[in-house]
Amino acid sequence: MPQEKEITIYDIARQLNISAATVSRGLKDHPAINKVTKKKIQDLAKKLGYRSNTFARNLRKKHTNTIGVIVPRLSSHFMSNVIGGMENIATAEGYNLIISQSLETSKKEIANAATMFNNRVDGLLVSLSVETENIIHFEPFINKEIPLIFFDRIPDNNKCMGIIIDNYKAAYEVTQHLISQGCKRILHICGNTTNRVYSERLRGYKQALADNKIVFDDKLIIKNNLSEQAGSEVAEHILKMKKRPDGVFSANDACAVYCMKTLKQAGIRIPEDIAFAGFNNDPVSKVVEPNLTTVNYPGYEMGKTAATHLINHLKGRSSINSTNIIILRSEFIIRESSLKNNKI
Amino acid sequence: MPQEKEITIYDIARQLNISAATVSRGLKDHPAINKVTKKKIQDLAKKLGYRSNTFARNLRKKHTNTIGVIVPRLSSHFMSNVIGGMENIATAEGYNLIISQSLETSKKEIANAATMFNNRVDGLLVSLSVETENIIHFEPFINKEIPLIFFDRIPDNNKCMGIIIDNYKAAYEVTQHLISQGCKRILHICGNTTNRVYSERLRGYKQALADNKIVFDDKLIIKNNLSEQAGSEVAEHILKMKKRPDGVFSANDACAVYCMKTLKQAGIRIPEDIAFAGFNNDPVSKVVEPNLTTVNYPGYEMGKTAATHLINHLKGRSSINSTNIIILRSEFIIRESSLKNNKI
DNA sequence: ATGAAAGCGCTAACAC
DNA sequence: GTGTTAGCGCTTTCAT
Repeated sequence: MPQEKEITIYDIARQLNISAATVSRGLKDHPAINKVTKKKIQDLAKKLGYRSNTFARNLRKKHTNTIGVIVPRLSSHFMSNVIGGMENIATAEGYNLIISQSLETSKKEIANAATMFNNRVDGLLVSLSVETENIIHFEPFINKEIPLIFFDRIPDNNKCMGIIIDNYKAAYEVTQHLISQGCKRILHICGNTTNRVYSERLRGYKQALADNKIVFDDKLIIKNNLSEQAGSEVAEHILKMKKRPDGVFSANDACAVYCMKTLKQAGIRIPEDIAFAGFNNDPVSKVVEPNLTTVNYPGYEMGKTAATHLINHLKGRSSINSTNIIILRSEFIIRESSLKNNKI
Repeated sequence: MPQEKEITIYDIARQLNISAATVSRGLKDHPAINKVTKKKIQDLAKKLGYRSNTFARNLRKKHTNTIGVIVPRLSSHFMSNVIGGMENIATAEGYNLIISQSLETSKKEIANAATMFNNRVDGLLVSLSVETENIIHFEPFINKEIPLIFFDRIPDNNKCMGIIIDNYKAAYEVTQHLISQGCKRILHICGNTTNRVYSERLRGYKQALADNKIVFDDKLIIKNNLSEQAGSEVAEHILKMKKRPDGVFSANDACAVYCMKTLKQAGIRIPEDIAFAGFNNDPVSKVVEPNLTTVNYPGYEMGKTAATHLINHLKGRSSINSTNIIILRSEFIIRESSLKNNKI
């Protein structure tokens, strides 16, 4: 495709009557090269429009300066922020990101992992799909000691580094808040609990109940995919319930918001009849009326943390193997949707 | 880093007592290779865990199977969809995406373009930052005939392919609708009009006014960055106006929504006092009350279209040079925020 | 149908 | 401080 011939270090070497090795060194500020020579090399390189050939270099050095990222979906506020944080660090450190989505299926996740492996990414950052129940498709990376960091949706019991927030604690706090607002029957909408993120939130919910001597009722647990549509369906379900809940804690905001919408249309008052809390601090949480109480999920921070640790490991500045889990601070945000008392 | 030694075609060749050339051919289903040999090669390759070395291959073939993407920001609903569409096509065609954000600054955009160039992406997909006023930083690509497609935020008067929606027409339609709902003083919030996207919307707005014999009033044009905060500020401004508008057409949904929010708090009724329309069909548009009339921006389609055209060009299936602009269909969505008449 | 051999552009060990 | 040299793993032309 290239029209004009590419300039190589040999072209520069020839014109300067020096060896290619010297050019190679001069270009990368090797200490043992004469300043004058160095300057000459760099000037000519610029003049000729020289650009280093990454393949040749990688072929020699056996690494790619590329980090693979596999996420369930790009299209959430949270994930956009995660990627943003990663991109920030990666660019600054001279790494490129190769991003792919599993679209929440293990099948695509497995295929993506294989692609990343074949593309010889230097390291991999992954957030698991809901479907994923084991991580044998990442074993090639582990065997080859290609560093692998999980974030947000991390696998259970494994020796890879994981970056998460304390979902248990956050959910406990949300539930405790709802209880302190007077809720006695709190419905919890949780995602697929094979996933640690959701099982932890459920655990936090249960513990808060227990600590307040409220009997756990599994009719108040609804598992679905947390989509907008699922939210509306939960509302329909609530409307049909003999004994309705007086509070709803949804494991994400989108689902909470659509549940609220449908309930409001049916004349339910929020928070008076039913108080609401969500999770993620998605933009819609600040738009729905009343504004939704939620947990701010530090996506940007998470992305930065994951990328930083990976790159530090890659550059030998620190090792990933010593750390197991990093827990990032989340932030509980109280808004009107949960304030039955009009005070906190 | 790799622990076990990497398997190369030479290892396979040696074990099978054939030449590396045959292995290379056998691996890629070359027609002139004996079926039996081919099978033997592929079986052994699998058994040994052989993976082709992309660098060596690229070094020879002089391409990377990588497509660069530069966008202002990843974190919008629209852009997530665009990337999703690109990723879909790229993966299917065996290409990888390298993604970077300009964060709306030319400085970062220039740096990103340079990185992409040095990484020798096979092609580039870009949506310009607001700040960008010329595209000389993309000239290296043009000179080297590395295909370059702009989407959404495309430059003026250039010979590169661009993929857009008809912003003029969409804005005309929105404005016409507002007028048909009885609006006589329509305030238009537009982004930076050095950008074609926004100047086109402004043009559509003006033309609709003209066609309805409404005199254009530049006090009703507000230029800002279309952020949430800017939306609230517009509301403050409206509240202070002597002659308030009876309709607002915002160039994006986020800004419209926050403007509505602030106005509602001040007791303005929507759509009765002021009708609203936005642009993008962002998730918040379906959550705000009343639901926001808007224009659905086909992000996923746009991403797919851009990637498809680039890859077709790359694979020689069709050329980019024959096409100049592709206009995708957008969809006008009428919701309650603009229905003064309670009918369309 | 298969092999020999050259070379893609760069790096690094070793020599001077 | 600079040059020589030998690959890195693959593809491809030209032989056979």
